[in-house]
Amino acid sequence: MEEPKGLKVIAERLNLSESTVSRALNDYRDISARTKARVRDVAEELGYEPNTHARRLASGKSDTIGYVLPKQDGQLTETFLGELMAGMAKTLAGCGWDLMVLAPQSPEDELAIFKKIARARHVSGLIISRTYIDDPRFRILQDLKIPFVSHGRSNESANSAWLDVDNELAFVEMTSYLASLGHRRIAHIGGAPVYNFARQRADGWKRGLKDSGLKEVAGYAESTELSFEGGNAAMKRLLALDEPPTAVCCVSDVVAIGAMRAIRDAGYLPGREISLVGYDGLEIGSLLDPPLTTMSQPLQSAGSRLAEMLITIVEGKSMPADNQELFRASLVRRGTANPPFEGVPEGREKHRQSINSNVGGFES
Amino acid sequence: MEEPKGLKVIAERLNLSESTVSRALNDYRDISARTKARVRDVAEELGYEPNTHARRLASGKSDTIGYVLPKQDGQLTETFLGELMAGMAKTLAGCGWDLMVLAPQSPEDELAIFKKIARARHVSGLIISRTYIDDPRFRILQDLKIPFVSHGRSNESANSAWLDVDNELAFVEMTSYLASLGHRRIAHIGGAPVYNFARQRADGWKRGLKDSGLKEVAGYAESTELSFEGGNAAMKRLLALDEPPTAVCCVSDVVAIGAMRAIRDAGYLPGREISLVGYDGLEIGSLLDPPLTTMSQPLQSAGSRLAEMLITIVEGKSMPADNQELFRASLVRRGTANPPFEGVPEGREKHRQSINSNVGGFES
DNA sequence: AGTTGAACCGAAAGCGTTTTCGGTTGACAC
DNA sequence: GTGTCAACCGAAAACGCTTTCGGTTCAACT
Repeated sequence: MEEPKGLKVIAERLNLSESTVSRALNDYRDISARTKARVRDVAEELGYEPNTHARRLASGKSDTIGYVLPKQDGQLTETFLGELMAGMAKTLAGCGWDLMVLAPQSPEDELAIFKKIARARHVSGLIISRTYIDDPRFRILQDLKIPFVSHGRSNESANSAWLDVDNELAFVEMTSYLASLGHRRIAHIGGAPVYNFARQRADGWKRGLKDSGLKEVAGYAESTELSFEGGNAAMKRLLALDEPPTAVCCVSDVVAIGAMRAIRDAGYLPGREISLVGYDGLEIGSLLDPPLTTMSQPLQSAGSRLAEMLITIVEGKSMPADNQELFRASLVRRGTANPPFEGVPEGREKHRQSINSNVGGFES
Repeated sequence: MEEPKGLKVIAERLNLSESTVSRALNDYRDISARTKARVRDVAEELGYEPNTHARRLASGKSDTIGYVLPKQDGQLTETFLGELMAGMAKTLAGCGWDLMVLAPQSPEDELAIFKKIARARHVSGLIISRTYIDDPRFRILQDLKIPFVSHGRSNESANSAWLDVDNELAFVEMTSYLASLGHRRIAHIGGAPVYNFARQRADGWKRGLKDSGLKEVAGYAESTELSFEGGNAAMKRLLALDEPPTAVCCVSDVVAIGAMRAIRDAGYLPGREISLVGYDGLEIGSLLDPPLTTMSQPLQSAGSRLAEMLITIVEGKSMPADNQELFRASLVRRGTANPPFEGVPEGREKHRQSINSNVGGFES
């Protein structure tokens, strides 16, 4: 009943030493092929599974990386977590590594966790996300000599490893797309400038304007919090301008949805009098009326790649600074980005019908 | 520079033995308070952090629990993952435990993972979610003697630990609420009957009908896949009945949103001619027109509680069957559940205006 | 004065691997 | 035959902690 596990049993059974068995299992090259095969067979038969703790203690490696959950500052986080983590866990498992989740309750708590990891070393690398423009974590982790890769860049990320979406390019494309539709007055509703991605997206919008030979109109660069209400308020301000924009690049889908509401409240129809494009590729955006045009990014593969990068760094096979990668977002054309509205201002029913015939919103 | 860590240093510094230091740190009661204090001080000063692997190897405990990611079968999963995991990680961290993420790629893969855990024992307990009515995992985990608790019940969960939302009660309440508004013809759009929660919700709807003295009309029990299209198709079928319902209980918000669309496509207005209530409490539902009435459940606390339960079970302080808890969902009143439509069928513009004045949808 | 028994602490045996360092073969050349 | 070099394998020392089992000490009872 109480079958004693371990290398020992399998060694005794084959009249070999434990060390030989260990090396056979780990494919050392000073073990004959025949012995390896015999060992493997018995191991298989016995259902042997090495003791993780013993192995890690002896080898000094932990084969574990940690993912730091972004501080729960809203509903936004939830969207990408699942896919990102699935991507990470998948590739990690492929290498026999484990994925551990860290959920700091506060910045101080986060620091404490980092310090603990630096000393206990039971986690050999970290993946962080939601980076700020000035993100103290980069320096902290470097000082503590904890290998890490960030999902998103920062001012501090010049010589650390990161994987990011080319937010700037995405917004250049977004802006150019709107320009190519004929828009000349293109505004931007951005996020709080502490987030690095918010800055990048704003930069992309500016560059997109320039590329299309457009100039940045005063008051067209809005900034707001990443929420429905934020988008709503920002759009209201844009609408109150002497010459409101005919198109708006929004920093996120949620913000865009808030903006849509403001547009409607003002008596216009999103995608008609005022076009807009969101960012995130939320599924739910396709259910709106009209469905929200947006840009989406790959998440599973990002998680997967993040894990790969971190592993090579932890194993010393590459330097952090050599692991910097840009992913690309892609435009999802739905219903809220159309050529500028040419017609005379009509009754709203007319708009609705013509819009609906091409995008199929909730209205019938 | 190369300061040797470990109990050793701190023992030498105090002229104590390693074992004494260890016991002092672990608060054994055969160590004097004075010694404990001295040890703790030095430990603090040296920034001592015990080696996790060594500790776990020696003690035979792993202080780690695993969370099995639900198979990525859609967008639904993403919503609750963040909060649930944050809740788990938080309480686990409070006890010094770790949270590991498992992402099985297939049922076979999942089984392999279970088997590995059963042998290697580097994870001492599991949390699973998304349970099926007939869920083989319950028996497998019991056979493998892996402690676990499930987020959601099953036919097999009679003597295992679980935490679930009282889906049935939620739908009883939902149905009664609609009945109290005056509805007599209340239908249900349910989910695929493999999911346990789908069955519970359907049962709740039936009981709610009975409680309100209503009878189940033939054809009112729809079942569909958990998606926008599913809800849309099911609602279409309901609308095609000789006597369509005036209110519908939907198994999820996403399904409800699909149903809303079908209602509109048929020339009616959700919340007016046909009321409906969703389930999940999705934020995004509040942005619809009219905003979706729904039921929401606590997720952070569920994660937290799941972790607590599992810990007591792993530590042998309680039996699995003694850890069965029901959480309660709460109604979120928004715009899609109103008294039955009394007026003569009018032009849709009229409806819209009257509805909008009370719920404030996208329309202006 | 002898006995008892808390109260404290140390020695040492693990825990199950990995890994270094030799040691034993046999083949092959000289 | 002696020497040499691979090719294989075993002994044993870590790895850093926990935990059992005694062993002192000293106050408090007989």
